[in-house]
Formats: sequence, structure tokens, C-alpha cells
Amino acid sequence: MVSTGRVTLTMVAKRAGVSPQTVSNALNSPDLLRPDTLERVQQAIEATGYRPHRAAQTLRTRSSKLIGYGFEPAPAGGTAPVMDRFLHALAASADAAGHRVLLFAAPAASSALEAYQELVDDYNVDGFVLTGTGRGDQRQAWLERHDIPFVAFGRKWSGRQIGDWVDVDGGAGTDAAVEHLVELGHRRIAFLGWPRGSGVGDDRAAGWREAMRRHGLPSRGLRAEAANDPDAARIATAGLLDAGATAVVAASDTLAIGAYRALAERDLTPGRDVAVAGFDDSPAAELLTPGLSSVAQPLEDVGRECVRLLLGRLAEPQRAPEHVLLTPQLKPRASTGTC
Amino acid sequence: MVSTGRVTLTMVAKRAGVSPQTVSNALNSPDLLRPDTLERVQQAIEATGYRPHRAAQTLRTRSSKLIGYGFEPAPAGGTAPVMDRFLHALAASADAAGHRVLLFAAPAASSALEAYQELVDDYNVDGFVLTGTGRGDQRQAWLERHDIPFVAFGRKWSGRQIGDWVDVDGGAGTDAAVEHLVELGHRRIAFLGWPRGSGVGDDRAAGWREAMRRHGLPSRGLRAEAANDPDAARIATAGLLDAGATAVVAASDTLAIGAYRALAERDLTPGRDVAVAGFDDSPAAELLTPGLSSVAQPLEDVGRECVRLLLGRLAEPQRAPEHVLLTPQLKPRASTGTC
DNA sequence: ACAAGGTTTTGGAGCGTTCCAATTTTCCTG
DNA sequence: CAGGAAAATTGGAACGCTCCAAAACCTTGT
Repeated sequence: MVSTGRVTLTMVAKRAGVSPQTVSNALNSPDLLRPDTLERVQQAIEATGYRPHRAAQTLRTRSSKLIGYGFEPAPAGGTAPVMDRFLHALAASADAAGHRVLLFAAPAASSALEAYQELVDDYNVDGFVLTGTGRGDQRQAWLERHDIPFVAFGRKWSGRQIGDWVDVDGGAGTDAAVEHLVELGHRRIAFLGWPRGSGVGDDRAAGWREAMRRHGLPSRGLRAEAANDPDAARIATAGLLDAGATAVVAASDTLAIGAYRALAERDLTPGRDVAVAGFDDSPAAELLTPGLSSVAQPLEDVGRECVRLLLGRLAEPQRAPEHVLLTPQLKPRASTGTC
Repeated sequence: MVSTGRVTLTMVAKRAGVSPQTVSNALNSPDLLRPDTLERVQQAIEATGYRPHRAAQTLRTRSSKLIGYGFEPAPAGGTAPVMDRFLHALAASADAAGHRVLLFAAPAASSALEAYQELVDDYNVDGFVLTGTGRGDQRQAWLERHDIPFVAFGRKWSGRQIGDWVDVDGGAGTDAAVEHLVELGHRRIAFLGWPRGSGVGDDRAAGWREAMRRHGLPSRGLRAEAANDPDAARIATAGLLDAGATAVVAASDTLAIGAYRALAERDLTPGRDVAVAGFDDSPAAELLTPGLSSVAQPLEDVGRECVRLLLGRLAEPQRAPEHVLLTPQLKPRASTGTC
């Protein structure tokens, strides 16, 4: 209908025969209006196709309905291949909640924190979603000190807990993998993990150990460590095979690939001779031959929860920190197939 | 120094002993000021740590310095695993140019185009970067009709050319792969591609054919087609091996993995018995055993060019469409290693 | 010294919204 | 049916910036 230029609050007001403020209220506090007035205003909004102008709102309210996400350069081996799914989920959830995601190229982790402050000052970004919060990451402390709301995807593994987080229960993931392998009849189930000291890695190791204990299975001598690199993992796996492992639970798909290589060296086939399970369900997992059973993180849920927690904090800045721990799920494929 | 509240233009002006407008000019058209005035204003800006408030600028100028990027759910097999690198490059280039990237969850491709209009109306997004512009994608036409600036990563393969684009010369990529294989002594070099009809796929096929022709090598019978799925590719590859191929150039890493499987079925080893090259240099490529030679797209450059073209168009909306074609580079690994 | 012409600086309005305080209307209760 | 409190609505200012047009300031040339 309306063809030219922007429709403003005032135009809607004129059309509905009320003041601009009333239209604003119709949008922001509808319960202030008398039902019939509300109805009339809503019709005018509908008819004109009015949409509020975010910049004007931001200027007045100091809230942009923007969520900042610092995008880090993807380190080759890590969980990077899977982060695009998270990011999509984040964007979708934010959109659904009437917010949007502002992407920025995060400067080298935890340095140059001013970038966060600038986003708040310049754009009135409401809060941030952090990922890759490893040990020694100072972002949480810094943001808290500056009263900037945030949620982290990933727990804080050391030091004082700060702020809200959403995380995936890695232990539950490896536990499920062990459970699956036990059902298939395995007893000597090894764990191929990263060097101790990384919170995420230790968590995944703990899940394995606990599941082994629960089933009364020995874990001694069945744990090997390697950097997140197939070749290091290949070498480490050899030791596990020597120790008589019939199954290997790896802390990442990259490590699992190393296990594949170790098996190949001895003319063994994953899934037939020795079972292998990975972690992350990266795109590579289903492309491997045989397909790699892998623990998939519920990234859509993580994205949704991140948004939920962040918006919650925005609404109530002083409430106690909230934590959400989600359970991942094993995707069985041929690598643990026939036993 | 300054501790409380926001620093505004007016404060800076007061401090420098000039009018607010002059400070604005110092920022936006410095050449209007007398050098000594400029100096004085800049010092005041420095001293106060002033940063312009984007919402206020946006409200006045109708430009948000925001670039919209519609993030699509990643279809498993495609180039998705590599798009995070592009996105990071995009964000980095945008940031460097004083812009930012606004992420939104794009509704199913080329439907619900109103989402783009809304972003323009609500947020004053300056323009968009499109990806995954396949055949029949109506976004370009729609955006042009609505006078919304955009750049596409990806050419238009059919119909009238619309707007600016940046793309990677797929033909040059497969050509380079053939070149590499010829140097290694191969003569029966096959192409494993997607079914005809996709612009990208046909382009990659053309590069192979052209390189073969240039070297006087026969290509007849050496081309197979399969959907972008390892198993379909495995089957298709069998035919190529029967035709005596000693090397396979694949249109994607996913297809190349299918070739690996076909070789494994015959107890052949990629790189030793038959050479295999992929396309995209996805994370999986270097994890495969043996490592997969693959054509890597210069995604950082693509991101940078996208921003450059888009900003160019914003500055000069009526100029003729500009196109940038970048050359990818083969990353040789063991799969084409020994011959 | 003064007008003409250019360069540099300024005041005021306005972008579209929401805040705040004040005003009007409505609904009770006595 | 007056009086008062609660509910609903309104007018004006303000958020921080840039546009526009007008004013002040320099140079020159005569």
C-alpha cells in the first residue's frame, strides 16, 4: 500500500488517531493500553507495514539487540570443522529471539580485549558469546570486571567460576562410547586422549575411566596420550594395541584417524578387528572408510541455550550464574560395527 | 582519564574550543579544516578517547556500516567444511575496512527474500554478501530490483549477469591438477565430476578437458559422473579404472574419497598405484591416508575481494558490475606423490 | 582601505524512538 | 452524583550525530 519512504511511529499514530507514544506502548508494553485502543493501533501497524527503526531505538535505549561473536581463525585440527554448525544454530536462535549476531574477527585470543569494549561502546552490543575458552583465557574475568554480559560455550576448568556457560558433557560422551563397546562384547577398551591438563580432554578421559570402573573392567595400561595430530596418535595407538586393546575410544576424530593408521600398519580393519570411536562427529567421520563412530555434540541445543542464558542475564543482570550441561550422543557407524 | 559516562562529540568540541560540527568534520572530511584546527581537534579526541556512536550515525546517515551475511544450514557433503575460513576472512576484511558483519540465519535459499529487506529497513544494513548462489537462485535479481547492494561469492552460471561477484577459477584448479599429474608422467588422467548442469562442476570439468587437450592427451572415456557422495563416486571410479586411468582428478574432496574406496577395493594405493587429486582442500584432505592432494581456494582473498567490491559499489552505486576471478592452488600431498 | 571571492567555522534543525512527568479519562465508592 | 484514585493517554525533551544554510574569517586585487 504505502509506497514511498519510511513508515514512522508518528505516521502510524496519526492513522490510528493516537499519539506516537501510544504506538510505542502498543509495541513495548501492550498491557498499558485499553484493548480496543491496542486493537486499533495494531491494525494501523499492520496496514502500514510499520517496522521500528533499530538505530533510533538503540540511540534511545542503548540496547542494540545485537549479540557479539568473536570469530577466531580456525586452528586446523581442533573442533573447528564443526563450529559452523554451532554458529548457524546461534544465529538461528538469536534471530528467533528478535536479536541478531554481530560477527567480528576476534584478535588473537584473550589479547586486545578492548575490541569487546569497542563493540559495546560503538554498537551498543548487548552481550557476547564466547567459544574456545581454554585455560588461562582472561576474557571472562575481563568482561565481568567491565560489566559486559556474556555466555561461554565451554566451562571454566580452572580458577574461580565466572559467569554463565553452556557446555557439553564430554565424560557422558566417552561413557556412552564405552557403554556401546561393552554391549558389543569388548572388555579391553582403551582411551586415546590428549596430554593431561586440558579441561576438555581430562573430562573425556574421566568419562571413559568411570564407565570402565562401573563395568569392573581394568583401565590400567589402556590409556595413551598424543597431541591432536593423526601421526602422534598413530604412534600412541600402537602401544595400546600391544597392551591388548580390542577397542579404542579417542578424544577426537583427529586422534581416531591416527588409530585407523595404526591399525592399517598391522593390517587390521577398524570395526572388524578393533573397534574405534571418535569424538565430535566432524564431517570427516562419515567419510572415513569404514565410517567412524563418533560422539556428536548437540550443537543446535548449545546455540539455543547460549542465547537463552544470555538473554536471561540481560533481563536480570544480577542473578546468580547459570550453567547448562548438555549430553552428547554417540553416532554408531561401521568402525564399531561388527565385533 | 575520563571515567564516567559516554564521551560525545559535543564534549570533544568543548574541549577543543570548536563547534560540534567541526569535530564531525575533523572525522569525516578532515580536509575542510585548517591544519592547526584539525590538530587541536584530534588531540581532544585522543585525550578524551572519543568514539562515535554508531546508532546516532546510522540514524542520521541511514548507513550502519553493517554487511549482512545470510548463513545457510550446511549441507553435509558440499563446500561447507571450508566456509568457516571464508567467513572468518570476510569478518576480518570487513573489520579492517571499518565495517562489521551481521550474521543472520538465512531462510531456505532464495525463498523468504523479505528477510533481506527487513535487514535493510530495520538495521540499515548497507549491503549483503551472498554465497551458494546456484542455478535458479533468485536473490541477485531480487536484490537488484530492490536496489540493495550485494556481492556474490560465486558467478551466475545461467541467465543474465547480475551484479558484482567474486569467484574462484575452478577450471584453473583442475588444469593445475592435470599439469601436476602430467609432470609426474601420467597420461591417462581421468576426471571424476558431478552430473552435468551445475555451473561449478562443469567449470571444473572444462579445466581438465582443456589441459588434456593442450597436452594432446585423450580424454574420451575418462570422464565419470557421480553425485557428491563417496559411495556413488566409488562406483563411478571403478569404470575409470577399467578404462585404464592412472590418475583421477575429482571435482571435490568428497568424490576423491570415493576414488580412494574404489582403489581400496582393488588393493590399490592412492599415490602409489593410482594418483588422486581432490578439490577444496577440506580439513579431511590432510587427514586421509595417504594425504589427499587437493586444490585449495584462496578463501582469504575471496573474503577480501568481496568486501572491496561491496564497498566499491556502496561508494558508487551506478558503476558497471565488477567481477573478480581468483586462481586456486594445488596443494600436493602423498595421493599424487610417487608415481 | 574596501569590495569580491574563497575558505573555514558555526547554529539550528531533524533523523525515529522512548523516557518522564503531566494530563485526561475511566471507574469506583460513599 | 460528587470526589478521588487508578488507568489510559499525551506532549515535550532527549539520545548523539550530520545535514544544510548562513556567518565569520581570511586572502587577494584594485
